[in-house]
Amino acid sequence: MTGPPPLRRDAERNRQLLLRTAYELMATQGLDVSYEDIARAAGTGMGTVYRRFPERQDLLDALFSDHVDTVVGFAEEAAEHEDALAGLAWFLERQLEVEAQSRGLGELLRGRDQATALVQRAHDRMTPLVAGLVDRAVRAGQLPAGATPADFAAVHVMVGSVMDATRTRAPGLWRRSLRIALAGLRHADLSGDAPDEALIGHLYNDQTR
Amino acid sequence: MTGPPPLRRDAERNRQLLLRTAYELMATQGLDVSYEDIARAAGTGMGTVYRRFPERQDLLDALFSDHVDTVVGFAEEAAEHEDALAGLAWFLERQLEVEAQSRGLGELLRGRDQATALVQRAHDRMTPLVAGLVDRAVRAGQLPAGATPADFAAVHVMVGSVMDATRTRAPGLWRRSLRIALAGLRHADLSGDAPDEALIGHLYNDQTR
DNA sequence: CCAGAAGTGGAAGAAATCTTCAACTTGGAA
DNA sequence: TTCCAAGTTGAAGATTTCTTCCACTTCTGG
Repeated sequence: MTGPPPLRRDAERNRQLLLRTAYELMATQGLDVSYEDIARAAGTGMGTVYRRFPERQDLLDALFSDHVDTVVGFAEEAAEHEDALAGLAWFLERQLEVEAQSRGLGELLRGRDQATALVQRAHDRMTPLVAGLVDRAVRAGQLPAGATPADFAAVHVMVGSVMDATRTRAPGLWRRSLRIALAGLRHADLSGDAPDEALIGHLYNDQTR
Repeated sequence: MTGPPPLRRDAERNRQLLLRTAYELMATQGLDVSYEDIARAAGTGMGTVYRRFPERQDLLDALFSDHVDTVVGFAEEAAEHEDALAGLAWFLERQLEVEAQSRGLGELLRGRDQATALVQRAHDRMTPLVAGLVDRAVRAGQLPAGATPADFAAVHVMVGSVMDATRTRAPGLWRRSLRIALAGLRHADLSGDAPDEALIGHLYNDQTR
């Protein structure tokens, strides 16, 4: 039951260096940075990256678990909010602000290819919280009848796509799209063709590939 | 001034076969189908694909120019519409319906990597038409003051992103997102931080890569 | 029917990235 | 200080996709 032995001092230093380097590269270039690029930028050999992070998921989890926890914390805080709709809006804005800091993180949270166990667990924790908020907001008449958690997820995906498209040229423009999408959620007719519950997962993670 | 000589009969037949094959592959898999896959599916050699379409853009233009013309036609028809907002909504729905038929076409029209001269020209023709409709709708009080053509483009990108995420699992769900996004465009506060005019191009085509 | 221009096939080289590994270096316990 | 387990390096093989090229085949005009 004893965990793995601690790393040697130099190895731990290298590990931190690699994490910092990879984080910076992925903040601008997204998740698909090659191991060779990371190694070169950190001044180490490729073998070092592979030794420490044999699978790319190991690297992603180590890089982003703090941020993912932060986002889950936002969801928990939002769920406590008196005003359900305000809670939803607050949560979405916080989440998107975090994603705005790092293209890689956005790809991780909204991407359809790279879902790690970490992200899966985060979604599992957040989904019921969001569902509770949406239900409350509908019952309070703040959202139209028929609004579902999948609609909230869709709004997240929608604003995220604008963020991705405008990240370099107009870094703050996503807030305008957020206003559009949230206003739409409040005012759209959502009574018909309610999406399947399970769709939330698919919105974030295309299991067909 | 005489055009290129016509293809030999067998070559023309192969060309058509390649186009049909490539279209079908790209409808489900997107634009990044390898030339080898196309050749194999068509039963020809790779050399034949390269001889006919030396650049990938040659292939894309031959494949999609009809569809792109169709979409431009929709924009022209929408511009004639009495009710400006209804024209915008009608145009967007038509355009998305075409994109729903083919993942490849969606990537071409909304993608940020693959902009060909063809798509560029299409956007150049549609942008003033959309701008006219948006202006009219704002003046008529159908859209909030401050709404811009870039907001309309953002709505397009937003709904398209949901389409991409749900194409296989819930092929019709994008219509629900369209309702959300259009309702948002009507009801959001768009008075502040108007996006740059030139942003429309950037929304569709990230020139930084 | 024939000659030669047009077209075809697919092997092979190029380029990019992933992954492994054997020789070498280093930290730290004794 | 010594020693060796832990750590590092970067070259090299594997993979994948792109692209070229030339020996071979097929059309078509005369």
